[in-house]
Amino acid sequence: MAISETRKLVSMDKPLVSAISDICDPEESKVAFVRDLFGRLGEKWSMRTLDELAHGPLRFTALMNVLPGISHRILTVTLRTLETDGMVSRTAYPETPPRVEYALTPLGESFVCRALSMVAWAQDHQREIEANRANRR
Amino acid sequence: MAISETRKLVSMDKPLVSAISDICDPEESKVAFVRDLFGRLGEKWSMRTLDELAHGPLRFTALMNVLPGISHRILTVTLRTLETDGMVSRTAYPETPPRVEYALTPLGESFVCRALSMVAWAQDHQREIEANRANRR
DNA sequence: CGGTATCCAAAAGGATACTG
DNA sequence: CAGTATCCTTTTGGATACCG
Repeated sequence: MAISETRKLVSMDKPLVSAISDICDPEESKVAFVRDLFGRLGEKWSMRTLDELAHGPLRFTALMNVLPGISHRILTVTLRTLETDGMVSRTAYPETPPRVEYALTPLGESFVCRALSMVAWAQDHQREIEANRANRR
Repeated sequence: MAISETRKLVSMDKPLVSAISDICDPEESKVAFVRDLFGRLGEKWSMRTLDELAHGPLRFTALMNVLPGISHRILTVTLRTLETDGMVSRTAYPETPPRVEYALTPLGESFVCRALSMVAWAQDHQREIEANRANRR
C-alpha cells in the first residue's frame, strides 16, 4: 500500500490520527481526543475488563474473579473510567447486601468489535513478531 | 449484534482476545501475547511515532522535531521497542556526522492500517463519548 | 548526530483498613 | 457486597551530562 511514499504527496498534514484528516477535518482537538482515548484504553486492565463484559453483564465481585490479579481499588477506577466514557453501564439494585451489575453499552459493544480486528491482527502476526524479538536478543 | 447474550452460549471460554478462540486456538500463550503487545503499543509515544513514520522515513532528530515534548531518551527506548517487535527498521549510514534513518517495516505498515480503523471509530464516536464525560462531571 | 548512563519526578498500580 | 480512603511500591517518563 506504499504508505511510505505519501510524505511527498501530502507533506503538509499530520500523521496516524491525521491520515484520517486527508478525508475529514484536521482539527487539532480531534488528534488530541484520539490520543487521549487510546491512552485510557491502554490502561492495564481496560481491555481485559471490556473483554469480560463482552460475554455478558457481571457483578463487581464476579469481575474480580475473572480478572485474576486485579486489585479491589484498580477495578473500581477502571470501571469508573469506562463508565465515564460511556463504554460500560453500572446498575445498582437497592438491596442489602448491595448488588451492582456492570454491562457493556452499545458504544462499548461497538468498540469491542473494532478491537477484535486488532486482536485478530495481533494473532495473525504473533509468530512474525516473536521471531523478530528472538533475533534481537 | 447481541454480543451480550453469548455468555450463556459459550460460557466456558475466555473473552476479547478469546472471543477469537471461538474460531481458533484458545491457548493461554496467545492471550498473554496480545495483552503484552497492546501494552507496548499503549506506551505514551508508540502510536505517535508509528504515525509519523507512516508518512515516510525520518532521522532521529527529525522525529524529535515532529514529536514535540518527547525526550531524547524516551524516543530512543520507544524506537528500540518498535524495532524489537519488527514494526520499525533502523538504518545507520557510516558517515561523520552519523546519520540514522527510521522507517516503517511492512509489518509496521500493516499495523498502522489496522490502527487507522480504530482511529476512525474513535472519531466517529467522539461527540458521543465527550457527551458522556460531560454528563458525569 | 545519535546515542547511552545516571539521576530524579510523576504516575500507575497494589495492599489494606474502614464504611453504608 | 461494593465501594472509598490511605499508604506504599513499581513503573514510566523526563532532564541532563557524557561518549563515539
